[in-house]
Amino acid sequence: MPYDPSAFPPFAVTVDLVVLTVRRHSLCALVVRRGEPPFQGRWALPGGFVRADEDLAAAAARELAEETGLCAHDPAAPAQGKGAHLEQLATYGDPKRDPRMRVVSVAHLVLAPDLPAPRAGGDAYSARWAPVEALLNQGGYAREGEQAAPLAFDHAQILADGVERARSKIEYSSLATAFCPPEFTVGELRRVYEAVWGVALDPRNFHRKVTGTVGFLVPTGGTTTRQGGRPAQLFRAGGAALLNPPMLRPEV
Amino acid sequence: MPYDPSAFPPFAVTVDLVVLTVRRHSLCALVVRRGEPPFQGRWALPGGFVRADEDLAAAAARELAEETGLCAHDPAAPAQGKGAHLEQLATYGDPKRDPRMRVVSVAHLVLAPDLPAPRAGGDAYSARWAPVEALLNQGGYAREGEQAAPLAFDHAQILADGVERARSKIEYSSLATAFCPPEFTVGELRRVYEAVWGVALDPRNFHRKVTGTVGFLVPTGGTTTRQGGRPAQLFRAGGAALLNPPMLRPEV
DNA sequence: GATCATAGTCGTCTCCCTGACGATAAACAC
DNA sequence: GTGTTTATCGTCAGGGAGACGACTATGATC
Repeated sequence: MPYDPSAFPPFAVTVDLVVLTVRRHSLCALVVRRGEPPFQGRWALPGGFVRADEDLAAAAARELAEETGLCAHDPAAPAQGKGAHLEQLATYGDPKRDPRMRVVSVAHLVLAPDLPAPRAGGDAYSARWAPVEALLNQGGYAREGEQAAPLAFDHAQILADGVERARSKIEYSSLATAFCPPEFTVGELRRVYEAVWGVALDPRNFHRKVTGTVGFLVPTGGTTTRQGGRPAQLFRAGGAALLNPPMLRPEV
Repeated sequence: MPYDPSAFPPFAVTVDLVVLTVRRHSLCALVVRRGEPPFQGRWALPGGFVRADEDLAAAAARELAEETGLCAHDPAAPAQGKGAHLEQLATYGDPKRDPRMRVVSVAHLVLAPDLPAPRAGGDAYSARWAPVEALLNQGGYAREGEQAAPLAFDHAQILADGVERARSKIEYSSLATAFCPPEFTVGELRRVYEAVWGVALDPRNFHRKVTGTVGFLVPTGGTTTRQGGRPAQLFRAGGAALLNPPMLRPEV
């Protein structure tokens, strides 16, 4: 197993981001519009090259900050800012995934609370939240008045993997709270589950379940009426990272 | 986001393998002895460079075949050989993880049935099954009569992540059968769970659970008495990939 | 061959969680 | 006030899991 530095082929290494949020009852992902070929004009996941002396998670956090201004919050690191959850998703290295050169991309998954609107990067390309359902549809996604087209590169696959990770992870972890503002009601948390899973949940059973799971939710004492109806208790995310027994995703 | 080919730093990309099996009631990993610096003489996970035109999974399967003669069986691909399960685990890219150069390693997890003994590779370095408990212990692992030392590079972390993946994945998938020969008894499957989780399970409840989960086990009609005691029915793995409800890992 | 040790298999009982509801409470719109 | 919306508490039946008893079928030992 000789490590002759001239014996290995050079690769470009990038990070791509699957940034998910819940807006208006639907799960949305952050996409950017490509300004140059290949796939010019198509939508793609945000991402970029890993720098020579940069850790993978640091590269992902840097790209995230550049795209959204979000301060990523790696659960492994104690750092905490405007609190989006960031974790590594998977790595994609098909030799033909980029037509120009050999690129290995380490995809990361970010779960963020609803943000007003994506901040445009320093360069003037456009960024946008788009419902994942539309992005993953055969035929792809388009803004109003545009031609529908699938995501660039293998980004549809990456997005699908990220969505599936999010869907399964909120079952057995308290990660759904990463989609919520710092203080939220049980109903808001339920609407997160409903949007991510694409199902309707019974409000009474959901309330019993989440308030009965120790460490999941901590009441702040406040109440809010921002959803209309009877005022609801406000909660913060508790310390527990893992839920057990888990939340059960309904069949079908 | 310009893609100037001269603008990205070159990386070496490798695959590292966490190959797990169950031998004599304990969970073991395949390790190889390093013949050169750095970490000369230390144990490490098997692995190697990804070739210029090679997919990541293909590189992992190739390394696996070189080390063990196993034909990996990527669940995504229809290929099937001497059936070890292979899946991507995670990617490790700390700038300082290899003192010589910038190496990004895409770790893969392999679950294999008990094999007689690792085949030495073409080069004459030694390979060996070692209990993961010893490998992960502070102080590291040694054959009899050797100085104990931790695994080379960040391989202890990679191994720990692989073991944790295996432990959690046998909860909700039928992957435990990947540790078994093509035909096995309920007791043998139970001993796999016990070895991977490091717990004792009630044979009666385990039997009820696995035989009652549709699609998990298919009786072959044969019986065996290779474990002693009353003859046991032989089963093959059924088609179901996901178990639900899942197997429950006992607390503590 | 009787006895014992070892494994495998079937049953039973209880507890807890879940899903499917009914019912009540507290805000707002008119 | 009436209706609408959302939140929250209760009740009940069914299913799964843990704890454990009982029985079966082999080989090993005396």
